[in-house]
Amino acid sequence: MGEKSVNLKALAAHLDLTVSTVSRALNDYSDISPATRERVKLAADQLGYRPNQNARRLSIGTPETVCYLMPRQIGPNAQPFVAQLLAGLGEALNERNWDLLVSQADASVGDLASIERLVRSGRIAGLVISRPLKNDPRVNLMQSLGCPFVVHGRTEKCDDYAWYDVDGEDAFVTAINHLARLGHRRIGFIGAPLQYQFAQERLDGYIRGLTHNGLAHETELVQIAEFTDEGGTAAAGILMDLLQPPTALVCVTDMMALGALEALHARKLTPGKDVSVIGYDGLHFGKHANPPLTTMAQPQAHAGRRLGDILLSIIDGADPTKFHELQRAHLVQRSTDGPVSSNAGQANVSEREDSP
Amino acid sequence: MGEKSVNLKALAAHLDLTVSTVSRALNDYSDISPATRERVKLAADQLGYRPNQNARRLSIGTPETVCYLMPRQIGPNAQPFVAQLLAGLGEALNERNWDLLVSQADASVGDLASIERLVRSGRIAGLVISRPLKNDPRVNLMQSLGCPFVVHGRTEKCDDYAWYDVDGEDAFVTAINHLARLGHRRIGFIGAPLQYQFAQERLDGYIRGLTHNGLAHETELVQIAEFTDEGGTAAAGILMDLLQPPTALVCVTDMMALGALEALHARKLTPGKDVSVIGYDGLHFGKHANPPLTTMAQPQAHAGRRLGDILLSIIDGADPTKFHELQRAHLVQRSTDGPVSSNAGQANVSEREDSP
DNA sequence: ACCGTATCCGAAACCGGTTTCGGAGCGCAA
DNA sequence: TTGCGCTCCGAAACCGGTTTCGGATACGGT
Repeated sequence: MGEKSVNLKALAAHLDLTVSTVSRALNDYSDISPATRERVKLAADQLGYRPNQNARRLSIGTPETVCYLMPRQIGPNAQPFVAQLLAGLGEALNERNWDLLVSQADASVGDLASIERLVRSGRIAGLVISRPLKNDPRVNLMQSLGCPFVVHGRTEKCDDYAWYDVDGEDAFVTAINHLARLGHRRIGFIGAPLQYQFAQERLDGYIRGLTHNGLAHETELVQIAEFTDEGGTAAAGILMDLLQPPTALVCVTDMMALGALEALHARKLTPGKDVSVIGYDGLHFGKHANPPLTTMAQPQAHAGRRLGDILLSIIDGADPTKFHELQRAHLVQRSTDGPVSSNAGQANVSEREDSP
Repeated sequence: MGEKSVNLKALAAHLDLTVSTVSRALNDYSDISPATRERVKLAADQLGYRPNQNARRLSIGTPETVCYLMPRQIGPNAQPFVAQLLAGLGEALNERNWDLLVSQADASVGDLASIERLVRSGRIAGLVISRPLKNDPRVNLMQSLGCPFVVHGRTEKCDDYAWYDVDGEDAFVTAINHLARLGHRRIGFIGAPLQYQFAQERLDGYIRGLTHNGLAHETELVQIAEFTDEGGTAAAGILMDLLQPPTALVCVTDMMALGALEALHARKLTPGKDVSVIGYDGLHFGKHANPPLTTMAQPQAHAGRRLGDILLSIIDGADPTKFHELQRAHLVQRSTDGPVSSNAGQANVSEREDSP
């Protein structure tokens, strides 16, 4: 309890040496005799000496800390993968005994201002940015500050900084191909606001997938909403109430897809039979949806780990533009995809006719 | 870019003052004339001066940082609420410009050793511990280290430290009462390893609920497994394959409950009709389960915020034993609870007779 | 005996802030 | 004019480490 934690001075006094000698002994300087080096290390162990990191880092000149910027929207539909990502990041940092700071931009100050304060205050050596906008001012800021950073995702122009991403465009092409093979020719797109780059990418993939399969791109089949389950329900509702409703829906997130399933249930349509639905994310939870959700799964496991490794490399002086890692998502077939139903486009109409 | 970030010395030189004067001016010391105080602050603003936090904290003597210890098990079934909790914690800390560190005990070193290193190295002023064991060595360690901490959850003996928890025992009494009112008399319990205090509490609540309703506590109706969906499936399988299977299941987590639903589906039993299922957590996801999961919901939203406030109070010198916050969970009725079915206990037997 | 060269350690500056202490300059009363 | 007190700022120590520089000792060779 009462014992002040032993610092270098105390340790030196205990050993009848000076602090400089002790410090160099602990740091394996060559100009310290092996004998005293061992003596110092032994005493340090026994007394439980732990260098004060604030002092150390001040002296060293690096904070030995990186920061993860939490995505804003943490509503009731929390981001399940934040925990996994942090775990991976922490793993990479632990190997160097670096620290992981998490920060959400202080709402009262504004994103940019609080980032600027963070790096200018010398607390962090690098930053991880999540879910960037199409043209994200945060990356510009980081570049002008000259502070190492890596982006989880991409912006529109992404040549001149490091990022790790999953190819959403490719994933949606794959999804559309799959649906086209099943006979679908009217496929609805449930998207998120296009200011998010990931939303734009996936829409691009949707369109490319359509043309690749010789299908027309009708703007009425594209619905944008907030990426929550409620947003998905609303968007799917609009699509299914069209005069010629789609026979399949692709959604930019699993959460939206789950919401879409609700909209189908409300219209007495069976997902995977009357209407196919494909989500995106590969959330573990989708397995328990009603029915189990077919989705484009991204390899979440290593994202955090890779982001950490990349960021550390850049801090070590590597060229950021060398790090452009694009992973591929793969189709996880569960139960919401199926061949186009014979009475396609009529199912809901007939159903709705007998209901009062 | 190239500009070294302005430090106190540079600012002082720019103003033709000494660093001590500038420092005191910025910190509103009374022995600085209002005139120079304003002059200093203005210049600081214009030059974008940000005090180096490492230096500041070394001098101040406090790291102005608290740490959240991530729960170990971050498998594919990630902890969805970690993000929410961190958001709340961060909010509380932001108001003071304190930092939030997250750390997962380094596996290679061991939980206790890495905690000990963390606090002895002067990096943190306080710690948040999650999901404690019945007798958790981490709280003992923190106590002997004399480092402020708060526990999210409780241990068996929890008088002499601060905690924030949801009353799991009460919640399970409530759940059993609800099921008893619906006519259930054989209720199975799907639990987690009893080394976790939360698992023990909820089992206690289960038992107390049974006796309170005049029901017998049969040990064969209690199944312990890992708290994953697979664990829930396995446990539910064992219970439903008993000679006299239960007509209702209570599960210590929503994830296990979801797994239990799978086991029911595999036996052609309809949750909420043939067998009732009640989970615990109130995960948003449960709404989209098949069928929507009835659950005991805990007020997750404020947990992080409260934990942060409590921890800061203790760091400020408040008596930790004053902080024992017990929240209540409430029943969220969705579709997996219902009256006991007339052919209770027979449904699966008959079903299984016609298969193969 | 003398010089040169390693080997090993102590002295001191430094990182960038905070805080205590003392003293210069001023006004005012005796 | 001397003395007292008040306002305002500079000098310097300190937080706890790291790192450069120089010097003392021992050792080898001639």
